[in-house]
Amino acid sequence: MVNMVLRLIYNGFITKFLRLGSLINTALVFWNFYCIVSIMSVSIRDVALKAGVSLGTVSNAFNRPGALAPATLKKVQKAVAELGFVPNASARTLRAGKTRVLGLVVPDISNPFFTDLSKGVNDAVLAAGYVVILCNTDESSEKEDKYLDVLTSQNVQGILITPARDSYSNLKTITDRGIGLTLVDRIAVGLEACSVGVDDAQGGALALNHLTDLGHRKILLLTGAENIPQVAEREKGIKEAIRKSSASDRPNLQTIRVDAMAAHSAEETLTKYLETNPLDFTGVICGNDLVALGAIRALRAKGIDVPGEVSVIGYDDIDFAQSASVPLTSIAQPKYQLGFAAAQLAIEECENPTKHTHQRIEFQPQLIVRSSTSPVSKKSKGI
Amino acid sequence: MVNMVLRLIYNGFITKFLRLGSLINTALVFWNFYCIVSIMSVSIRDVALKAGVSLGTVSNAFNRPGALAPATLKKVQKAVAELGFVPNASARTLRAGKTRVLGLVVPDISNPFFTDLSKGVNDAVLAAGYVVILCNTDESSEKEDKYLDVLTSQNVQGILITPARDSYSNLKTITDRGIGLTLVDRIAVGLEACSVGVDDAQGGALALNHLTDLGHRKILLLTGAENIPQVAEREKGIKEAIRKSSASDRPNLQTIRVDAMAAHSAEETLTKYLETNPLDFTGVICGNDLVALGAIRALRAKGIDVPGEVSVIGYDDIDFAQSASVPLTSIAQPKYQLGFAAAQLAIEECENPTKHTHQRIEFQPQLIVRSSTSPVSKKSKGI
DNA sequence: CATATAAATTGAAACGTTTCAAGCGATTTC
DNA sequence: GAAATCGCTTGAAACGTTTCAATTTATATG
Repeated sequence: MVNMVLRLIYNGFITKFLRLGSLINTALVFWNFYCIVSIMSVSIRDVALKAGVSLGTVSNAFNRPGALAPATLKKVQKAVAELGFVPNASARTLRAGKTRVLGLVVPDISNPFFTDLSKGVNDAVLAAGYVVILCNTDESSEKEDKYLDVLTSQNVQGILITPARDSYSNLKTITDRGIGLTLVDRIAVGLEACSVGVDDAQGGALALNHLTDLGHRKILLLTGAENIPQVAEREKGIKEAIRKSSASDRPNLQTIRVDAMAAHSAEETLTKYLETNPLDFTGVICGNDLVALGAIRALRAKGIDVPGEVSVIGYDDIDFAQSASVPLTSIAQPKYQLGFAAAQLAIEECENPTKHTHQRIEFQPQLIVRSSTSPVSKKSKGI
Repeated sequence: MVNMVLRLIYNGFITKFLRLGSLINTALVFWNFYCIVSIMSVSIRDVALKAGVSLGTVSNAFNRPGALAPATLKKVQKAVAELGFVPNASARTLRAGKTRVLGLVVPDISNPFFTDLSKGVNDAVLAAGYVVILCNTDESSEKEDKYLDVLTSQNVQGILITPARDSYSNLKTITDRGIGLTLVDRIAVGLEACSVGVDDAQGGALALNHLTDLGHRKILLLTGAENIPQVAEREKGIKEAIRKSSASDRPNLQTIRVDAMAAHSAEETLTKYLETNPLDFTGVICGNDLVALGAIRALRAKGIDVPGEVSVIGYDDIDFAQSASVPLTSIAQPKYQLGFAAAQLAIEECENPTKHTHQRIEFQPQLIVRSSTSPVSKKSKGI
């Protein structure tokens, strides 16, 4: 009630009130009264008025409490508490330019890889008092652009992104705007940005060498579009490993690309391939674990045993890999840590934009052997 | 370059420039020049200037394009594109009082149920020009409270939440603050809020009846804490279904609760149980698919065949259910639609806060039979 | 006690939008 | 041909903060 009266006086309504004659006007004033009380929120002015200090002092009470005389600070805090004042983040942002909001842009949030990664980001970010806006682009560049616009307009201070494609043109706009950029699972080439990643070439090599060690020489690479950077990088690693193998016994590699790095897409693509082609491979290296699951479904549907006839190796080592119909051999990546580290870099840049120097953190992948790969069988030898 | 010069003129620097004498001043101007170009972002003013129209017109171009002459609109759009203008959400919010930001609070983003749900939310929200801040509470009430505070201070217009526990006390604060609230996968009892959910009692009944139809009479319910609303609701449905069955042939139900509704937790709990107890059930109804996967791992580790000796039924029908070691029988929920519908309700409330009436949308669950359940075997009959 | 210095407080000027009363031409109506 | 109407456009005011130069008050110094 005190609050309400204060507002009336503050808004100059009391003068109107004194001049009133008719009941209608009285009713009108009370209607205004009601509106003010129910719709207007408490602002820094109200606090200042109540505490008997100026606007700047209230602001200082929040932003540099040390600069205030202890008595003043106490007065202000009392008023804040009594009025239930919560600073308006928009006004604060508009003036100060700091939002404490980060954007995280990922190509596919259904992929547990990105879920785990996002958990790492969230934990790091929450600890620092920031928030994350999570954007899922479905591997579409258009959606990515749209989300980047949205994030820009939300004045996020930093953007963590796993770009859908290898073109960084839209990202330049971000850094030009002064928004901190951190590439996740990508290397920042020609870009003012930090980056966090895993040695994908090494991961590709691990996968290939595992299969060749098991005796496989006809290998299918079932992966995503060439312009997805880590797809390309792993492919490079695989080819490099092939080149390094002895010329007399060099494995043969063919590549099939799926539309989306998801189970259903992989299943469809491989099924279609098997319908029109003989089984001409004994090992499959998949773009990620979801693709591997789809591949296994397709193979099984054709009556091809995994790993009896064909070995399948995934990538990412998602949680499900061990519960899969055939527990999946995979290349593990430190997903959570990747996200956590990226968020820390991003926050560091936000807190310290001038002194900040861009850096790259690179993790190492690890081969996890389960049941989906086995030595090449006699039955398959003929392939 | 054009843009840069424009800004100089606009800021009145050109007059200063004309009056310059010394080199120092010239340098100063160029320094200012540099600052303006590199730090200031493109504002509605720049667009107005470039398009040769007023501020209001540019604003209208965004907010009521119909009110503009087509030629003017085109001019503005061209300027917007060329300058790469993105409206500043803070300023917009400050003036208009709308943030176009929603919060989504879920207990476990690693659970594909919530991933799919969040996709639905995101799609609905993006279409309406909103953004979502995604918060993952790890089923912890403390984290939930913390996130609700964060969202409040971010001035979100609405919060979509699947509360971790059955206490709604913290949610009352939200509605009191005038923030739209939408309960997801929960019923809003005694709360000013919309809600979207699935008939959980029906889902529980579906699961139980499926097992009893297959002849199972000793049933284990492996689920989460009692104070998780949908856990309780499904339990109610199960018990109701038992009560309805003929007295002579009534199934027996025992319950074990897991700490977290995740695979590893379920595996651990069931393993411990099997170590100290004989196998005294032939069917397991699980709190969700993740729990079911964990349960299957625990059973297999003990050499118990699924579904040969024990049938297992999950809940949610996550994408992975069909790729699981034993393709999972499950109760499907329209996850994506749930999220989509919830977001639509929330947005409707944001757009139309006065006229809005709270409502509940309820979907129906569906039994999906795969391989993890089978008729009770002779071997198991003795149990 | 006067002065210099330090500490605390003030308040006006941004920040980039939206809103809306007012203005301006062009067109229609009498 | 004057008046009324209509369709676009304009620009100042406001939203609630933060910032910072200026001012006041308190404290230390000679």
